[in-house]
Amino acid sequence: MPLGLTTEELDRIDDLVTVRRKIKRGTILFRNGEKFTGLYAIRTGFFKTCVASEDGRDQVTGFQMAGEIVGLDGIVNDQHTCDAVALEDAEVCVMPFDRLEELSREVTSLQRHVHKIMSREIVREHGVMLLLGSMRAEERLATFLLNLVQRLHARGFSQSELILRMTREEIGSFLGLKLETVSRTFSRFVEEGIVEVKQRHIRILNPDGLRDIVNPKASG
Amino acid sequence: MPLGLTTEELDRIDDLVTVRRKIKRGTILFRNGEKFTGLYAIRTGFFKTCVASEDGRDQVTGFQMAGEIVGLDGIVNDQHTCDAVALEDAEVCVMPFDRLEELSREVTSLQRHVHKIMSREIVREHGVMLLLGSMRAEERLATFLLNLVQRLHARGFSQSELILRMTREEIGSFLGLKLETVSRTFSRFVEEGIVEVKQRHIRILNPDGLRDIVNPKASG
DNA sequence: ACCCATAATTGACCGACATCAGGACTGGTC
DNA sequence: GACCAGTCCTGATGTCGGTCAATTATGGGT
Repeated sequence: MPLGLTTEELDRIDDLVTVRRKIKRGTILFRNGEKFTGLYAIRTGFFKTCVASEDGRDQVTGFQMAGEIVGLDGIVNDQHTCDAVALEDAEVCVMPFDRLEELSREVTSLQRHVHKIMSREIVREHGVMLLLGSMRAEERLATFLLNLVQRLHARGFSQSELILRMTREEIGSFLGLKLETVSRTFSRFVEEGIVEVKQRHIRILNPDGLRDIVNPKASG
Repeated sequence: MPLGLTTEELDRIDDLVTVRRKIKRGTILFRNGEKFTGLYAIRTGFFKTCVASEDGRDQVTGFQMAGEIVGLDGIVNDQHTCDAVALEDAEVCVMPFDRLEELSREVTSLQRHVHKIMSREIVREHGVMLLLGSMRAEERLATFLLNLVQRLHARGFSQSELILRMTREEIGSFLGLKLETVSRTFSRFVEEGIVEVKQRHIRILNPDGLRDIVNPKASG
């Protein structure tokens, strides 16, 4: 957390996150209907969050990695409205929400930080709505890859290589596509020499190619 | 705001919203790129919010009515990332955000309230993602109508009759459909006797019909 | 090394929605 | 009343992605 804090404030924030939890791959951090107790800061690992409609269809609402926060959905009704599932072994910091509120009443910069985290999530979801509402399959997948690799790069990983932690079906659910379409679109990218795909191992050969797909230009 | 507050606290909250702004139909409350200064509580009127991609496509991210809050998108980067446009003459309360933060440091229930508002928006957007990612045209429009009439009913309006404040194109943008599809889907609902449509005047004849469309049942 | 369940790819066909186009209705203005 | 722009409706045709189905990896477990 890049905040200007006194050491005393830092101590108190350390105090906030006493509990850590390890989550095995494939298991659940929290699920729809479960009582909300706090937010989770991901230390390591990779998650998906998904909502379900009454009749069983479900929709991946996001993929989260180290440094990101999950659980914000639970605040409004004191219970979670989506599932958070670890896609690889993970560790999270548990932040009891009442303590977080208490502390953020006293530490202005923490308060601001919490607000920004929530606002960022709202803005991120706006972007997803734009994607789901107006993009074609190629644009969706290109946007997805660019976003993923950018976030990984910000964490010190390669900007051209990544390993997908989710299945084609999960990618498809997130992007509003069927898994076959995801697979086919990957293949098309490969044909065009834009990426290299070996199962979940992706190498981006031509990032500008992806950017052109996302942002169609008049250039021939 | 249904909070348990002392009169002193109430006075201070009154104090927060000194400025009101009137917004003419078709004009903008805030726009993408504009500096963020505060949130807006809608007193009267009806808004849409929309984001735009680089190449001009845009996506309506929501429709807001009296009692709802717009502007949350601006917190994270101190500038708005979407446009808020009045679809009918409107009046909003301006709530300077630093004052709101200040006050919510002192009034616990206000702090909690602000958090819930943001969380509610996140959950709402999850629902929209589910809609955009997994529903067919009929389901989307039925969901939209039910949601709209439910919110209007909560404000004392009819639960069977409503006037759309937005065009078919705006509905389509929100639902990820073209205006022609929206129009055709309305016509299909009319044929099936589920609703009555006279331009923007909608009467819901068979709400269960809509619910069945949203939530397909095995019943014949 | 072998199995087996899971995941991924690919092809053939189909359908829902988009696109393109024409026409009708509405409300405001002169 | 006539005009006009904006909005809405509807038909014909096209296409992108979905569906169904068969085949091929892959990797964890023993």
